[in-house]
Amino acid sequence: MHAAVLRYFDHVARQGSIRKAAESLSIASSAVNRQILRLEDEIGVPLFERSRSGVRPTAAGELLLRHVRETQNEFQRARAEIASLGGTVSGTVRIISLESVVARVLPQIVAEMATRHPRVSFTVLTIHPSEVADALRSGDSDFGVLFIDNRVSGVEIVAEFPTTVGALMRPDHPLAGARTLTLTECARHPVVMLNDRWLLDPIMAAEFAESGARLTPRIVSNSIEFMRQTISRGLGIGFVSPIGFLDEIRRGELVHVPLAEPGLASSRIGILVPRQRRLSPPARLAINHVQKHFNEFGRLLTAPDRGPKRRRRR
Amino acid sequence: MHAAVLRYFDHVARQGSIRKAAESLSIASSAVNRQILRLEDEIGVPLFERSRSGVRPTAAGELLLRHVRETQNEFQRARAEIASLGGTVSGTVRIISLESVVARVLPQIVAEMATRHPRVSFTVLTIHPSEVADALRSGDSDFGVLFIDNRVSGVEIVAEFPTTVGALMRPDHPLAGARTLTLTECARHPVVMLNDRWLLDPIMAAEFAESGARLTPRIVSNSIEFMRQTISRGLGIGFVSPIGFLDEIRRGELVHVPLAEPGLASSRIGILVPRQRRLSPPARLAINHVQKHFNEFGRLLTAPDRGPKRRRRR
DNA sequence: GCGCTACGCTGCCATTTCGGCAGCACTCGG
DNA sequence: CCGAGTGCTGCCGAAATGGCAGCGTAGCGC
Repeated sequence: MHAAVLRYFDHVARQGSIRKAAESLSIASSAVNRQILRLEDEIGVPLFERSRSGVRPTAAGELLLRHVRETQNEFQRARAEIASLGGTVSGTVRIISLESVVARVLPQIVAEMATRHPRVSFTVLTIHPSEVADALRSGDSDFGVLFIDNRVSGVEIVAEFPTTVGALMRPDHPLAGARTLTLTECARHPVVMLNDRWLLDPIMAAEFAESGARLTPRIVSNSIEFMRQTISRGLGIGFVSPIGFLDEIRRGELVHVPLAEPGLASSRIGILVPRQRRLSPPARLAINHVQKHFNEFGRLLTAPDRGPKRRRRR
Repeated sequence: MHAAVLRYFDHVARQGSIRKAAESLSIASSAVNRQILRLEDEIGVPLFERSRSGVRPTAAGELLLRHVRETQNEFQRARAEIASLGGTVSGTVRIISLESVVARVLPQIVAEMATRHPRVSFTVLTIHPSEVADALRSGDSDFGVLFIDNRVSGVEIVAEFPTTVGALMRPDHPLAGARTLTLTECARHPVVMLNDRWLLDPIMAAEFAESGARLTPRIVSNSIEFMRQTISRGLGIGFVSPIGFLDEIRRGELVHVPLAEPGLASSRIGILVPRQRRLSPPARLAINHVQKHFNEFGRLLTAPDRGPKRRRRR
C-alpha cells in the first residue's frame, strides 16, 4: 500500500549509503538514488548530506525519517489488527530483554504462542541498557522485559515483578543452608562475578559498590552460561537474580539465597512498553504470556525453596 | 511521497461512493476503483461493503482508514516541522471553536499570524458540541477553543480561562448599574435567549434549568449576531459570556453584569488538544496567540468594567 | 413496465513512472 | 597512479497508472 520510497528512504538512512541500501533491497542503486532525489525535490530541502563515504540524514531527514518509520510500524500494527478481526492472530512481536530472560523464559513463551498462533513471528534481542530507552521509543520493538530503571522516561510499566538478587551456589556449599546472606558473609568465599554493568542493573551496581564488601572475585565473566557452568562445578558463588537459573534451582542442582541488603532484595523486573503507542494484537498476547509466567514464577523469584512471599503488584 | 491510494481510500470512505470520490479527486472513477480493489487484494479482506447506493467501510476498512488518516495528518505535521527548521513557519492550522470566539477573537489572531507567517493557512470551523470529541480525536483539527466539558475524554486542556456568564444589556437599562444579578432579578425584564444547547455549554444549560427562574424570553435565536442587534436596540437582556461582545463592552455600548449563580460564574473556556498527538509548529504558534489574547482579555472576561480579578491558571 | 440515473466494475489503450545497465565525475587510501 | 568506493545521469524496456467507453444491476418516478 505504501509507496516504495518509504522503504528506500529508511534503508538508505540505516545503511548510510545509497548503493548499500540498493543492495540490501535487491534493486539497482540508480533507482534508489532517483527516488531519494525525487523525494528531496518534493519536500523542498535536502534530506541527506552527501560525503565521499556515503550519506547522512540532515535535520530535516531525521524528522521525515521518524515519520516514515512510525508510518511503517503503524501499518504493520494495523494489518495485525485487521487480521485479528478474523480470529487469526498474526504479525511480528519484537521483544528486547535481559539475557537471562531471553535464555530461559522467552523460549517457552514463543513455543506456546507458536503452536496456537502459527502466523505470529518473533524478534527477540538482548540489548545494552544504554539503548533501552531508544529501542523502545523509536518503535523498533514492541515491549521489553527488563530491570526497571526509573531514570528511563517515555516508557510505561505494564507490570512489574519483584525479584531478589541472591547468592547462587551448589547445595553442598557451606552457605547453602542460610536463609539470607550479606555480601560481607559471602566475601569469605570464592565468587563468580558478572563484570558488566550490562547484566546487573544500575541500582544493583551502585549497591554492590557502596556495600563496602570487598569482594575479590575468583572468576569474572559477562556470560550467563559461563557463570552457570562454573557455579555448578563449585568454583564459587554468584550474585544474580534467579530467573536465568530457575530450572537448576527447581531440580535442586543449585541454591539461591536472597541477599539481606535492602537495595538488592527489592530489585524489580518489569514489562515496559513505549508510551503513546498502541500495541499490536500479537504483542498484547505475548505480554499476557510473559505476565502469566512471571506470576507463576513469583514464588521462586523471591524465595526459591521457602514458603510463598508475595505476588505481583501494580 | 505517500502513495496515491491513501488519498483515494480516504476520499471514497468520506464520500461513501467511488464515483463521487473520483469526481472530487478530478480523476476517472475506474482508476479509483482499481486502486481500491488492488488495496483490498493486498490487505486480503474487503475494506468496503458494496450496496446499490455506494460503499461503506467494513470493520477492517475502518481500522485501515484510521491508519491512513493518521499517516496523512502526521505527514503534514512532519512537513510543517521541517519547514520550521528553515525559520519559516508553514502549514495549515485547523481550529474548531465557539461561534463567538470565531467571530471576535480568531480573526485578529489569524490576521496577526498572516502578516508574520504568510505561508500558514487556516481552517476555522464552528462545531456542534456533540462532535467536539470526535473532531479532536480523529485528528481533523489541531486544537479547539471551547467551553470545558469534563465529560469529554481523550483531550488535554492546554490552558483554561475562567469566564463569567452574565446579563448583557444597554447602559441605559434599569439593571445596568448592578454589580451582580440573579436570574430571578432579570426575570422581570424582557429577555433575549439563545435557544440552542449549542452555544450554551451543557453545564450552563443545566444551571439555567434548575435555577427555577421562569424566564419568558421575548426573543429567541441561535444567532449571536441577531442577539447583538436586538440587545443593542434595547429589546431585552441576554445571557452570554462576554467574549462575543468585547468590542461593544469596551466602547461602552453594552454592559455585561455577571450572574450571581455560582455554576454560571465559574464557566471555563479552554484550549483543548487531542491527547497523544504532536502539534505542528504553526498550531503551537496559534495556540500561543490565543493564550496571549485570552490573558489580555482576562479582566474583561470576568468583570467587564470593574477592577482586575484574576489571571490565567494552569 | 419503461426509461432514467447512479452504482461498481472491466477491457483496451496512451502515458507516465519505475527499474536495470552502463558509464561519468569524484575522492580517498595504498 | 590506480583501484575501489561514493553519488549521479542517459538510455531503454517493463510495469503501473489513468482515461474512455461500456457492461450489468438496482432503485425511482411516471
